[in-house]
Amino acid sequence: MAAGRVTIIDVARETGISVSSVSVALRGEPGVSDATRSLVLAAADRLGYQPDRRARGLRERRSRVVGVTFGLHQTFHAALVESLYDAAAGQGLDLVLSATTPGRDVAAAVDSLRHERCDAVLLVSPDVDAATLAELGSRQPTVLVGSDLTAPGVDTVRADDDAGMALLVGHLLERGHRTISFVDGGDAAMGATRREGYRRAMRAHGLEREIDVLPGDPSEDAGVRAATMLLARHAPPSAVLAHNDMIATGLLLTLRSAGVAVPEGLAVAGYDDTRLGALSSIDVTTVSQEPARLAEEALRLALSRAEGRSAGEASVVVPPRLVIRSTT
Amino acid sequence: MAAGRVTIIDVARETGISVSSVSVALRGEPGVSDATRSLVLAAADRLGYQPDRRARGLRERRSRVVGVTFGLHQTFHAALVESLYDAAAGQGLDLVLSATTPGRDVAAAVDSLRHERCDAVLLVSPDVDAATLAELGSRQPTVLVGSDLTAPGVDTVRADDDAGMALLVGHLLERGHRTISFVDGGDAAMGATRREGYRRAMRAHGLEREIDVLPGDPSEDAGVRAATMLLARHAPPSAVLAHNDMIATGLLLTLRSAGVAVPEGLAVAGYDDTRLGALSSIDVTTVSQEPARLAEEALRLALSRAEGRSAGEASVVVPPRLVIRSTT
DNA sequence: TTGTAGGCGTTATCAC
DNA sequence: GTGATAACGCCTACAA
Repeated sequence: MAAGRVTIIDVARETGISVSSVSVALRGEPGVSDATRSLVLAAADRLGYQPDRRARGLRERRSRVVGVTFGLHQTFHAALVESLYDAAAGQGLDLVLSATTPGRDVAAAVDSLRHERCDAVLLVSPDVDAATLAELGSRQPTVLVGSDLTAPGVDTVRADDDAGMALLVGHLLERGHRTISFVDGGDAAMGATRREGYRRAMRAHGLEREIDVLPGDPSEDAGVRAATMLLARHAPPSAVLAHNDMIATGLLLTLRSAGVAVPEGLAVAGYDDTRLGALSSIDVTTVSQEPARLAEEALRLALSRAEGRSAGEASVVVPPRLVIRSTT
Repeated sequence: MAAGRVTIIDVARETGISVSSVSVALRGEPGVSDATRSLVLAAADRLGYQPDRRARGLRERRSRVVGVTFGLHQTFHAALVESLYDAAAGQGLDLVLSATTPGRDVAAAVDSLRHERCDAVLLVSPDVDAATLAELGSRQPTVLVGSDLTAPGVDTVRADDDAGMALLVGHLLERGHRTISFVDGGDAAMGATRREGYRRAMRAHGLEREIDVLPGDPSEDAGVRAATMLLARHAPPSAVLAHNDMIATGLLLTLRSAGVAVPEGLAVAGYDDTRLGALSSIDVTTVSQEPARLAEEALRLALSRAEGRSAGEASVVVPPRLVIRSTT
């Protein structure tokens, strides 16, 4: 009960050993006898001692904590955060999360992290303009994940979405589709890149005249709206690509409840390879951004920038992977 | 660029005013002349000064930060966290998030928060046993949200799921249903309560013999499996309640693709009133736990416990709200 | 191997 | 109204 107020001094008093020796013993550093160390460790455990990260960070001038902003309702962000936890554990780092919501923008999320004095901040596909990004990135080591924005001093890690769209278009062509529409992600992160990737891939196959971009945003509702539009057409396409899996899910649900067979009547593909799309009742063809890889690279860049080992801006681009499922 | 390393000392030097006066001026406390204050504020802004929360917390022995653990892939948790942000902003608090994932359990998430020395920790529908909860709750002020577990010194805020199930059963009875099955949530938070709430409501209407609990867990796939079982029956029920909206979604998708009309052939209802269930292509009848209300109560309890104004365990139960949509 | 003396950035106390 | 000073909990010298 009284724990959380246990300090290193309590451990020292309990063992009769000096504070500095306790500190050394606790951190597993050499410079203390085995007997002393086990004594200290036992006492710390008994007392429920947890080092105060604030005090440690204050003194060490670094916290080994990386802040992460992400969209609370974005399934891909969740996947990336999960990978970040895995990668962080492997590098002895801890993560602190700050979410963006419809009522809390990236700047607010980053501000909260700034107060916390993280060593670095990771922005997962943030919904910001270039000017804001530059402003945010100027205040602390910052790495952008899953976005192709750039700002001075801000590193970027992202998947090659241009290649990803080419994979999808190629796959659909192999399946015999030629009329392939695209549901847009609006001004979401990577929105323009995926849209242009789709256009480029279509042109590369001589399908310039079939290019068809439906308006949207990164939400299931956008998929629902797009499906409704398609159903109202007298000459719908034979396949639809979506900016992400959430949109694809909205598409699928609406199409199926309208009695359209997928993929026979209309093929559908998403993007991001999220849990949502992998559900057996969705099971949508998609492209993986390889979040584990993105997470690892992002933390690596964040650390080297935090330690001042970076100059200019690094940009890591990870190759995507096609995930074929039942909707194509 | 160099910001984030701007300290109160820099502001003092810049203005030629003492550190203590700068501190007072910055916090808007009385005890400093208006001229001094505006001088300080201007300099702080110019330098991009942000107080270091670690140092402040160290000194003040409280951080005005509340830690929150939540399931990264649970849609209801996301809704609750969003409400928590709103409520926290209203109370001058900041939130620090620590997620649980398949590879990171509640204990790990709480540990991370403990290092951070939050004033209190909120556990959103944690997946823990009573012993672990008691252990976690003994270390710092802890409030449980959306769970009916109990532990010494741990406050609880939750919706009245027993009443919620009664609302749903009552609603279905009004619609003329008598054979109402229930798809279980397994050992998820509130799993037992909802199952028993269903049973109790059925018994209250003399429908004890119609009680029918299908096994499940809080996932869409559980809904898919349950629907498959129902479809194989020669005497299926006329309505199905699900432990949550995700299960209900799995049910709906499977039923519809099997050609069952909803609600005519089979009525379906979920629980939690999540974004997923609100989609126009799902549009499932459900029960809201009133997350805004839960969030407010949770923070209130967290604060009073952090300030030592609590004794024993508080338990706040919020009345649920029926949300009728097209599936019933 | 162990103990002592700063100092990290802040705020509270107490002089002036 | 203003400014020195100590203390929060910890770690890194440096001294014993």
